[in-house]
Amino acid sequence: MAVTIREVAEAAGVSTATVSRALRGLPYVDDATRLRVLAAAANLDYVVSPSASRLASGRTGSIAVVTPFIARWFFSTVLSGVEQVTHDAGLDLLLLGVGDPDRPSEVPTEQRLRQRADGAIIVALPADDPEVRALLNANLPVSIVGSLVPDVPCVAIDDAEAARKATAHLLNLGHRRIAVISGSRIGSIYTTQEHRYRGYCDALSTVGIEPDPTLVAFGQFTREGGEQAMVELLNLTLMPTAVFCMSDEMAFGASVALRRRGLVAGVDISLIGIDGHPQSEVIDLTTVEQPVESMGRFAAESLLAVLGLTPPPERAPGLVSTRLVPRGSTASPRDGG
Amino acid sequence: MAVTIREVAEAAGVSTATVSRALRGLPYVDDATRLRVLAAAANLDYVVSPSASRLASGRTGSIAVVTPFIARWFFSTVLSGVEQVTHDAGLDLLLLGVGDPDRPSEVPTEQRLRQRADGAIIVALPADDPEVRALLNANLPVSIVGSLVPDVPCVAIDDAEAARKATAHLLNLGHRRIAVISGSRIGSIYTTQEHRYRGYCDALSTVGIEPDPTLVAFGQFTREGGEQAMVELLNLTLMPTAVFCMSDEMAFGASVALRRRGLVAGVDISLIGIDGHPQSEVIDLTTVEQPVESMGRFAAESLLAVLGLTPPPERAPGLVSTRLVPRGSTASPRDGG
DNA sequence: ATGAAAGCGCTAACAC
DNA sequence: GTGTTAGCGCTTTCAT
Repeated sequence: MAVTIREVAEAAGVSTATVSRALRGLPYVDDATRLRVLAAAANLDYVVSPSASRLASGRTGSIAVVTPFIARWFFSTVLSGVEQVTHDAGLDLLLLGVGDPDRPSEVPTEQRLRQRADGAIIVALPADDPEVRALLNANLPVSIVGSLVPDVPCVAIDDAEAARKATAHLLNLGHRRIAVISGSRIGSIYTTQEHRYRGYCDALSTVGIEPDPTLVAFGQFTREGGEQAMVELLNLTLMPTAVFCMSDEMAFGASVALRRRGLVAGVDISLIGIDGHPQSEVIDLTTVEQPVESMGRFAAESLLAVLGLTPPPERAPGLVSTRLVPRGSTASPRDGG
Repeated sequence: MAVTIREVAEAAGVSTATVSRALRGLPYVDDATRLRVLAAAANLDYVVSPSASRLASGRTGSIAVVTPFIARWFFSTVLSGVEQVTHDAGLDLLLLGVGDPDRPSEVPTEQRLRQRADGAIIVALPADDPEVRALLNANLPVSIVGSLVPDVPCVAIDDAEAARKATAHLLNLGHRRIAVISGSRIGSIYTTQEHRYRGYCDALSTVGIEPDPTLVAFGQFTREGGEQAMVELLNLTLMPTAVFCMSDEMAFGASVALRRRGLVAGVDISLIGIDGHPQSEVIDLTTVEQPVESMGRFAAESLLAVLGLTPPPERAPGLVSTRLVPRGSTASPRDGG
């Protein structure tokens, strides 16, 4: 079938061991020999058989990205960042979809990964998820995007602070009746929304406002969910003057709900999101931007470092900073709040 | 290290060959034996070593997705569709980024794929791309999304027809001065935009309009590009009354340009896109919808069929249909055209 | 600096 | 139905 190392060895007049060394840039190969090997390999259009190499060495030369929702902006953007790094490092990138409630996996994630990747990047999965726990206990090097787990390389924003920023922005504009659209009910294993809710409450408390349970709606972090949640808020007898959405996508849904009601964001009701989704600029949505693609890149770099493939990245892992991007969707309340 | 097939064999009191057969569901294994093997494997938490299996069998059990822009909606959505299928089929999914002009790959795509995947899905890459040509000649089973190539399983929309639909919609509303925002210059190897330009011209010709070169702008299929292109169109001494954007993302950019100019889509200028991007509903953009996720699923299913892993999909490969979704961004011209 | 040879863990003939 | 065995194509000691 394909060209094997033996044919290259013969063509170069050396042993297979030498070919192996030469091709991988190992030391103790004469320069002249290496050149001859390289030439022979190129000549024969030889490519190392990954399975053979993996079997013999025990390393797979690939890393896996584990994520629940491939098509959503946050995830695909992280993925893109990761891909840049793995590509440059000559590693294979394995994509593992998990946790879609509609298509539960028979096989536990840890097993789906075993022997297939040297390390994994876990994107926006709660650390308390049993699958994630299992992964962390499987002594597979792991890097996490979107939440902070002790003793594991992580990259995430400070969710509470981002939420505080967003809420404070609304407060500064004079809003006092500020609703929040969260993912699912508060008190879940999804730390992201828990922290963001905390930040929201913190900000309110600085001006002496008690969080009002009727001003909390749930949008599942989807556009449709955000729309639905906004409808509920609009049906309140005492409508909020501003809404803090825990993600831009939910804010997009909220803005649709507003339009259907004939209301305009930034005029009738203020709207703010978190993400820095490219579309936020399109609808002129104020948001708290996070550097998603670099987070993916950084997670990958950290993982490579753990694997000993590269020197550790310059920045220390951990929290990356966010930036408030004020736009037209937030303004002072019409009647002074 | 890990549990091997031999340990399972010993635990079950059979040979490794029998374990191999039993675990893969091959025939000629006694039911009782199979059960014993399964139990032993489960007991020992055994997982087949993919490298060993691949090396011995010659099959990799993985398929690759080859794509230029992972983070863009169209690509990540196709990817998500593909992932659903590979996941269900128990195949590994390899992600190969290619053709990013900023990070040219040293290694040709065909080599990056060799021995690593049993088949590949090529997304929105021009068939005339040398890399793609090489892939097609490498007798690696391939399935293509986004363009039609003879003798290869493909799934795509009829680009010319979609463009015709979009343009006809504008014509029906009474527009006569209709601009188009294309990707790059007409006459490239990107068949998608060529076909869409054709459809645009066809539609115009039905009402006796000659395409006007000054009404063609280029947006590189990005939001920023669309914005820039729209700015150029707005600077024309004789502005168009409607603009057909070859993608929703470019239409998003165009809508930003409009807003900055104080113009409103659907009032001052009509705007139509192609894609059915989820955000099109958010900004109330008329569009021609294509079933992107199912296209991904379908491409994957076709590929599995070619690989003999599944019976061929029911629908025949080829063109899938599009649907005009009229929304607020298109309306009759203010002054009857 | 290079070669010989022993696996790595599985699959696939083939024999029984 | 099941076992034996010879590889698959590399990497990696260990010699030299």
